[in-house]
Amino acid sequence: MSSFLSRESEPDSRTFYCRKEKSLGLLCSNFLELYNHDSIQTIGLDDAASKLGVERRRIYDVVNILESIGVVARKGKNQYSWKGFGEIPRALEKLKVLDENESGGSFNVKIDGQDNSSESSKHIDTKREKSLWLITQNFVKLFLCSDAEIITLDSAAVALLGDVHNSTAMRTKVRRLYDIANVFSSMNLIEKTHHPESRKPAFRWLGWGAKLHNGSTTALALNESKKRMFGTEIANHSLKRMKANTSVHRKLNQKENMAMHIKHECVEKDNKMEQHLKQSSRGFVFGPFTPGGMPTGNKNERPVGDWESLASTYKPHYLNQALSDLFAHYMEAWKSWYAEVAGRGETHLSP
DNA sequence: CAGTCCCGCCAGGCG
DNA sequence: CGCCTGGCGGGACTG
Repeated sequence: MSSFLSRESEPDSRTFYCRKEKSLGLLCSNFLELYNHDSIQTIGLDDAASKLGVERRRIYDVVNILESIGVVARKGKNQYSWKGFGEIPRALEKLKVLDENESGGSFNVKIDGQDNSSESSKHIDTKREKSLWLITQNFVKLFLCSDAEIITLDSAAVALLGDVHNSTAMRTKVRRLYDIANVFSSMNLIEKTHHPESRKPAFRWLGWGAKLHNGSTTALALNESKKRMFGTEIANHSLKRMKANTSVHRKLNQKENMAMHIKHECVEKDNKMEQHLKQSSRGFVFGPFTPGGMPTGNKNERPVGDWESLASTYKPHYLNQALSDLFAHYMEAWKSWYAEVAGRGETHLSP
């Protein structure tokens, strides 16, 4: 449903170029469709490339991302084994636990070899550090291990990078995140949305389970528990959030970076928050925010708390700028969630 | 114009 | 040296 007007100089005469037809996401879908069978055990990269009609380079992209969530596993040169979607929950849980447990754990940023004795491992593995595989896992962790429900790629990039000042690295990181987001979107692991106010493009974690009809609702349960945390110890969560990020790349243990990260995305929101909190004591207007997806609407509804009063209750306690920003961040997540629930209630029965 | 992200160059790694 | 991998970012496409 796009314009056929590609005033592009066709390299060849009658083939219309359509960018979307070549997207990583679509490729991923095709890839999954092609190999999601019980009979499949081995995936040959060449085979995949030719069957899917793409160059091998692209297969690497897809496969690397899929590998990081357990769907496939590298078997050897040119060979991957199909693990299936059933691996996803396991892989996600593993990611979560690993991050919670210890930052010194076995597979965060560096690592690679199992040789932990010779800690002379300097920055050799900057390569590994930047691999799509790792970026993907850390991206997932961002959702699973933080309270953020909606994450912009920019903020994700900052979180995964640490060096906000390096704009080049940022751009590159964001490019990669787009790749990842594409395949995740095609798998319905995440969903593209916007921040209610800023309208900035962002992604919401859906998790595994929303897509399948056979109804495993792991992701929903997980979300549920996430929501519940809003009413409780915020400082505690901020610590957790810090940890999640520092473990993602332990080289920067400065909260300032974190703060800067959060601030980068929330600083103006923070101000808006103040306004909103003042002027809309009730009936907060979120604008035409429509969650969009989920035609099945199988989410569980739960009583909506009053985040505004919650805000006015908690806000004063956090004088620290970083925490304050964090708080704004949480409120944002809460709001979008609230908006979603509210929106669903209203548009419940629309023809 | 800002947001996306395709495409393929080219550098490591390995046999 | 040739082949497999896959980081990287220019710049074309999109809304």
